[in-house]
Amino acid sequence: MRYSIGQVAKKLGLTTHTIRYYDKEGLLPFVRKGSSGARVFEEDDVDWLIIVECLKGTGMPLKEIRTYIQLCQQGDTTLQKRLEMFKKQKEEIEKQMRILKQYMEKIDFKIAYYGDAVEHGTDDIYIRNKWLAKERERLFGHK
Amino acid sequence: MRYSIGQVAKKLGLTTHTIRYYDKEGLLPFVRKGSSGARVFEEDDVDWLIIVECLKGTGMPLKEIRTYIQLCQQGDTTLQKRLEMFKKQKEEIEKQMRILKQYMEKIDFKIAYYGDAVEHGTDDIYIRNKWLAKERERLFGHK
DNA sequence: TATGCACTTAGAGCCTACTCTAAGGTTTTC
DNA sequence: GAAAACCTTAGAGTAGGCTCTAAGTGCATA
Repeated sequence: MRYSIGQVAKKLGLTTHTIRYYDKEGLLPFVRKGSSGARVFEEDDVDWLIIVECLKGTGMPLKEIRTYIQLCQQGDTTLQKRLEMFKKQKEEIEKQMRILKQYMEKIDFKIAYYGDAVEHGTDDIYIRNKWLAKERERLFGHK
Repeated sequence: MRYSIGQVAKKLGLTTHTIRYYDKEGLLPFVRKGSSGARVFEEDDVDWLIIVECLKGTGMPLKEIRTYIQLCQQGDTTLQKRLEMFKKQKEEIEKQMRILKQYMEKIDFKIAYYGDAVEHGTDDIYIRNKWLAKERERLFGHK
């Protein structure tokens, strides 16, 4: 199956502008062009774009993604490096998950706080002190 | 306990430039200034900056964070709105966690793939086909 | 008293990642 | 054959979030 840039854009939720921008930045060196000059995406190219999205979505800058492609193009001697790169990225995701969990705790606390405040129609000093005490408990252990 | 901008920056892993930038953008309207004009951060102000980091870190633009501050300054009538805002942000975090998990699956797959390739010293067409079959299995169910 | 460090402001500059425009080519459909 | 719906390029513009510089103030220690 082959796709035009517009079809790929729709499939992945990107704009054609963005995909061309990626190409210009050297992120799509495998994509061939048809007789009229239009890009022709093979299944493999779409898979590759999905990996690009995955790396980008976990915080890797486009420059570094390009470095990975260059490793791919250098053949089997860079296999180990590529493996290391993905292992590093896995750690990156784990770190992000840990951070998100910490943020979630804070947000949950705020939700509980505002839930109480809404119920009382105010978050004046008495309500605030009550919740400050709860936060101290949470941070320093119970009692 | 009171802190200077430099102490807060160190404590939160930001630069003084960034903190002043946040102030300029209206994100720190509570921070007072001492007789010499230097910002004086109370414990509360530090807590507030931590919430700013939390909202920013879960994808809220600085502009929207400022909107939240403005709600805070408008008093008890905006409590419900503030509660909604945090609930929305909780959903945002949940969404991000789901996306991260999906990315993790892809990365794990790549790690397994490159592990195999490194072991064989190559990722030629035979190795690739073997892994393509595994991916099909993974995507479309077993067998 | 002078050296050094932390603070101040205003404002310019920078980086990433788009995002869009202009001007034009090709393909398909009526 | 002409209009619609694609595609192309080069290059300018934008948004968000810093990041840094210049020029200066104030406090503290040798």
